[in-house]
Order: sequence, then C-alpha cells, then structure tokens
Amino acid sequence: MDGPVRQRSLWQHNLALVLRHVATSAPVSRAEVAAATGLTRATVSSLVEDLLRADLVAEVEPAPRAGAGRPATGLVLSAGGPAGLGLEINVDYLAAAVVDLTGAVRHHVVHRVDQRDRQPSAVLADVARLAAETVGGVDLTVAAARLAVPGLVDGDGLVRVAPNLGWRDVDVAGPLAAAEHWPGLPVSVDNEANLGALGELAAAPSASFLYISGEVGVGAGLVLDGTLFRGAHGWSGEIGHVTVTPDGPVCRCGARGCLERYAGQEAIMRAAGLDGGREPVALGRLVDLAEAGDPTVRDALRAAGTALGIAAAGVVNLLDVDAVVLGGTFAALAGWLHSDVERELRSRVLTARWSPVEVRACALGPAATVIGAAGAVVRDIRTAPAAWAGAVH
Amino acid sequence: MDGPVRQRSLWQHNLALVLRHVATSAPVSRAEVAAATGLTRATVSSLVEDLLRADLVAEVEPAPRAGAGRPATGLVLSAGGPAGLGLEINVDYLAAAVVDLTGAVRHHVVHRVDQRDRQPSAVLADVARLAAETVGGVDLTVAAARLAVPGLVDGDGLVRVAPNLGWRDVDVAGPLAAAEHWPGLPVSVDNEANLGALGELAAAPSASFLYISGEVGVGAGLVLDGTLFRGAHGWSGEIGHVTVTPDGPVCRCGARGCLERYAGQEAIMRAAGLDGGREPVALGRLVDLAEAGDPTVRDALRAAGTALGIAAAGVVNLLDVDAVVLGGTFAALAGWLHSDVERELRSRVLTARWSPVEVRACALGPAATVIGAAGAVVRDIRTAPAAWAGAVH
DNA sequence: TCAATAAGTTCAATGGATAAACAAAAGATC
DNA sequence: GATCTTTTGTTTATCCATTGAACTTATTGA
Repeated sequence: MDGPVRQRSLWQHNLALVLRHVATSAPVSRAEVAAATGLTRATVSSLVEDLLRADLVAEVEPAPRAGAGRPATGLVLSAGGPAGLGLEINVDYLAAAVVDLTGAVRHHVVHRVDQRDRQPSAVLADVARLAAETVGGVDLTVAAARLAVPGLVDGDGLVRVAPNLGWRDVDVAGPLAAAEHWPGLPVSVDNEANLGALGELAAAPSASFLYISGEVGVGAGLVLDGTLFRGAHGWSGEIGHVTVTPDGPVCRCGARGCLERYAGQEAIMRAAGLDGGREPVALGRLVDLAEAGDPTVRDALRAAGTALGIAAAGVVNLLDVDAVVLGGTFAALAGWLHSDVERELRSRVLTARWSPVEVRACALGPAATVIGAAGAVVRDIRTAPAAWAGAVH
Repeated sequence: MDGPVRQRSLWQHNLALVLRHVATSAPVSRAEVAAATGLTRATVSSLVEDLLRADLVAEVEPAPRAGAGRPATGLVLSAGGPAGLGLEINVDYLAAAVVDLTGAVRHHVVHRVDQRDRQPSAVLADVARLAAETVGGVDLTVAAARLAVPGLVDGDGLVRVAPNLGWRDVDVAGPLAAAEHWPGLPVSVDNEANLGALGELAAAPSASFLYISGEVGVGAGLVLDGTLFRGAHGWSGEIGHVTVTPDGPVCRCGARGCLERYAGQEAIMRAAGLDGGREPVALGRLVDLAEAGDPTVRDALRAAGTALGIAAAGVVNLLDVDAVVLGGTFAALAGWLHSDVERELRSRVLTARWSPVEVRACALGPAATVIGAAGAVVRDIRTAPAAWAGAVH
C-alpha cells in the first residue's frame, strides 16, 4: 500500500484483477472479463497473453452459446501452473499436501507419529524428508512451501512458544531450509489456526468469520474483510485464553477461567470421564460415546459448547463477523457443539436479532490446516501474479 | 482496492503519497519528498503543483540549512485548505467542532441540553442550527460534516438503535441535509466510539489499539493496522455486551453479566451509592468523592476497572493490539481505573510477558468524539486528495 | 569572482491503457 | 447458399503519468 506507484504497478494490479476474475467465474472469455472489470478488451487480451505465457491460465474449448457471434474461448486457471506445498507439525502427526492453482488438492499424506518427546531438529528433519517425498511424488511445479505449527509464530519463521509440543524460541525456517532432504523451496511458517482459516476462506469464501480450531489447545484465525488478520505482532487468535469465568479454575497460563479450561482437549476429556491418553484414540472414543448417548460425555460437550459460545459471542459483539466456523477437532464434534454455541450467540450478541450469526463446521474437516497451508501459497500467487509472471514478461 | 487501474489512479495514489509525506514530516522540500517516497523530483514537483493549486499544501520560508546549495522551499499542510465539521449528539449535550487540514481545532462548542425526552426531528433541527452557526463563525472552507451518534449506525446514515437516546431505525442523514438551517454540506453518520478512536488515531498515531468509550453505555472503536475497523455490517465495537461473568446480573440486552453491568455509568453510580441523576452532575460528584478517598466509590471504580480489564484482555488475546485507550467518561476516571485494567491485562494476556500492553487515557479527553468526527473528514481528504484536487487539475 | 552544491524545472522518451477500426467466426435471414 | 448481423479477439494510433537527463536557479565556500 505504501511506496510510489509506477506504470509497472499498474500492470501488476490489473494482471491480478484479471486473474481474480478468471478464478471466480471460470470459464470466462476475454470479452466477459473486460466487461466485468471495466478494462478494455485490448488490455485484457494483452494481460491474458502474459498470464498464458506464465501458465497461470489456460484456454479451453468454447462453451456452446446461444445466439450469433464468434464463439468465445474459455479461460480457466491452469491446473498445470505453479502449486503450493503445505506442511503441518502437530502434536501427534506430521502432514503434507499439495494444492494446485485451481485449488484442487493433488496430494495429501498424514504420518501419525507423536512429536511430544522429540527434539525440534529431529522433527524438522522428518518434515524435510516428507516435503521431498511429496514434491517428488507429484507432477507439478511447486512454487513454495508453508508450514503450520500449533503455536505463536514470529514473522521470520521463529516459533515463540508451541506449548503442546514443548517448543520455545525455536527457529524453524532456517534449519528446515538447510536440512539434508529439503527440496529447495522458499518456506514460511504460520500458526495452525491462521492457516486453517485460510483453508476455510478458500473452500467457502465469505467476507468475515471467526475460525475456532480445537487441537490440544484452542486457537482462532480471524478473517476480516476477506483477509486474514494477523495482529500487530502476528500473535492474534489466542482465543484459548479469553476469560469465560473470571474466577474459574486456574489455567496453565496463570490466569483463571480461560476458554481452554472448558473447551481444551484435556478439559473435555476429563469432564467426559476419559483418561488423557493419546488423542486420536481418545477422540474416537469420545465421538463413539457421544453417539451412543453417554450422558457424562454429552454434558462435557455441552459445557464446552457453552464456553465456546460465550467466547465467540464476545468476538462477534466486538468485530461484527458473519460466521463462526468450528475447525480442528471441533469439526468432528460440531454436531454436538453446534446448538450450544448457537444458543449463546443468540442470547449474547446484540445484533443477533437483525442478522443472525451462522455457526458451521469447517468445510475441509480435520485436514483444513495442511490444505489451508498449501492453499495459502497458491493464494499468494493468485493475489500477486506479477511476481510469478514477471520473469516471462 | 477493486476495479481497474488506469493512469489516473496512478496520479491519485501518488498525490496522496506526497500529501501524506508532507503531513508527517512538515516542513519538507520537494527534493526530500522525492528522496523519501522514491518518486523523481520531476514527478514530485508536478504533484506538488496540483496540491498547491487545490490549497492542500502551502509553501513556507525555507528553513536555514547548513552547507552549500540552493535553499529548499518548505512545504506544509495548508491551514487555509478544506476543513472538517464534526457534530455530536449525545444523551445530555450537542457539540460541534471544526478541524482544519493540519489537524488544528479551530472551533469547539458544547450545548448542554438533555436529549432524552426529545423527538429525533427536534434534535436534528438543533443540530442543523448548530452546524450553521459553526460553519458561519469560522473563516474556512468546510468540506463536509460528520455526525457522531451513540448507537449502531448503518452505512447510509440510518441509526438502527441508540438505546440511551431511545432511538430506533431513525434516518438521520436525510432529515439533517433537508433541515432549514443546514449549511448544504455532505454529511455522514458514524458511531460515537468509532469517531473517538479516529480522534485518538489522529492525536496519538499508533498502529493498533482498542479505544473503550464510557458514556451511558460502553462502546469501543478498534484501530487495526492503522485503520478503523468497522465490521461486516458496520456494527463492530459492542464491547458493552461482551460477557464478563456468564451467570452475572441480567442486562438490558437480555443476556447476563455484560460489561455494561459493571462499567456502564448506571452500574458504577449505583455501586458508588449515588443516584442516577443527570450525568454531568453525578460524574462530577463521583470524581470528587473518589478524590476524597470515599471507600464505596473507590470500590465501585475498582470493580469497573477489573471488568474493563477482563473484557479488554479478551480483545488483546484475540487481536494482538498494542494499546488500550480509555475514552469518554473513562478518560476522566482513568486515574482510578488504570491500575485495575492493567493488572487484569498483565495476568490474562498470554503475550503480556513479551510485549506489555499499554493502557492510557485518551489524548483528547472528553471532547475526543467531536474532534475525532471533524478530524475524520480531514483524514478522508488527506488520504484521498484527488477527489478534492481533481476539479482544479 | 568563480567553482561547488543542491533545489527545482523542462522536455523527450517510456510503458501501459484507451479507443476505434479491423479480422475472424459463428448464427440469422432471405 | 449468399449475405447480413452479431460478437470475439487483435491491431494501431493516441493518450497520459512517470522517468531520466539536461538545464536553470540560488546559495556556500574558496
């Protein structure tokens, strides 16, 4: 937004404008793009030529159309264009995904290995190997990688704290790029909930929503005015430590009555009378028991849903977002959480009468984070195609 | 952000860039602006010429400078350029202010009249008369007016609810522009806390903060990444109905334990053992008693400060803002609220250890809202000078 | 008095957009 | 089936804000 604007920026902006239009209403003709964007057909033609050369869009057979006139050549996002690699480190698994320019998931693997007692360097070596395998196993040009971590991440790939991994001030981007198997891609690192929110934004576009991600802790990603909001230092989204009951039980963070004490995985498990064992097992049991109608489990989920609703209502009152999306493990539990969250929103949100807040489970399910990470790379290319197309211009 | 970019937009953007630079580091020379922005001296000269012609900037005597070379002509924002008219309707007063392009307050009046039992049309007629007097009494070209209202405001000047005025779905912009005395300016309407936040942003620039405005209710304005955040429907900032205690006392809004029940004017007064009479009187007494060390009053303020801190901590956890600003009547009470707000933030904000959150009273004091409203008009001209300079180009 | 230095202006060139004319490929009409 | 109509996409001359380099202006310092 800052800095001077030269002719070049003009081209960059309009290139992105045309690409955005192709993405949202493919297949479209050059003439339709021109009419919709307000550019002339001549300009669109010239921009499309650049996009074709960079393999960002492709031409398809003209769709048969009624009426007279020369048939239009359809333009679509190129499925063979630059793709994004998503990587995820979580407490009990590593995952990788590749998303192509059209947003299609072209690859997705999950390695279930508990990372809790491992050194960061060992984990990162595994991630590098996984990345290499994934990039090698897919027939696409991968433009960049994005890594999701369950913790607070600084701008330059430094993980300040990842409580559930036991990490503290760990440089992630550096060692990864220097790792033996690393496929030589630019990497950036981001918070798990932020990338989940970006995944949701790509899968079910909506201008503003609160994405609440249940993992061992509770995190949030905020999409405001169609863009992910990161906060002054990149540490936004710590909804897990929003106060639900000021004099409630003491939390790991030192405060009292945090959301995590009601809707964190440990809290739900304990309330449900389940041991705090390996999560995937325990989560499966929780779902089974809830489905069977176990009253203790139902009560535990009701308490969690109510706490989530109270915290979410505060957010909606303050930020006037359209929807609350349940992600991570909450996606699997959405069926039981939904009504309690909705009830609290209805009663606590001042504007709920005019415009009710939508509560929904995340569209991509539990894989939202990795897919979102891969999609974020693609998103960057799509919003700033000039950086990619510049070389061939 | 949308739409095509033509050569003209390029000029618009760079015009704003130059003006911004003149505003932030006045007095500056054309050459300094060129060096700082990255534009060439030739371009800057041409843009400055346009700005001079539109009376947005003015030339001043060259500042004596050491060393050889032709002396620079200083550029400053023109104090005689377009100014903004701010208007405020509040429960117990009407106010008006004029701010010139440099941000200086050139006029400021407050009419203390209780508006609670009056018809909107009568109030608006008074506002129109006040506007006419103000514009007539000041020797400046007023570009536009902005009206602050304590309630939820829709995009086109429709007040959805102003609970403490007793207004509901009142069109404000229309009747005002059609009023007998109205000085024929474009008007826009906004929420009181939003405009207070803009006033704070102009007076003490900082990238992101939460502005909490205490009036009869409690509202908030959010500045994120240097711009006011309005929410999906323009209804952001309802911090007064954020839950502080889920099972606390029932609030006017139907929910339980809202912040307003602890930090709203009525709640504080009742807790302090004061009757809920005319506010200015009661507020003055509250301050007097607090200064005298009255224990009941001190306890009431402590409870309010704690509740404010709890609500603010949730916001900071979620949005990672740098500062919490106490505005409206909270500005006058800041001395007593400060330590309680800060304590709750320190204990409840996850990242408080790395980067403590600043708590401060609003820089403009209780007049922040009207001045902010007037300043918002000027701000719009400064960020989009092309609209103003376009005519003379 | 004159070189050195810096500020600001002038002017041809540049790069991207526009507008209007043109070519291409279909349906519509007789 | 020949011609008209309609729409797509390209070509070409023109426009316009920025650039870069040369130039003018105003001051310091030798």
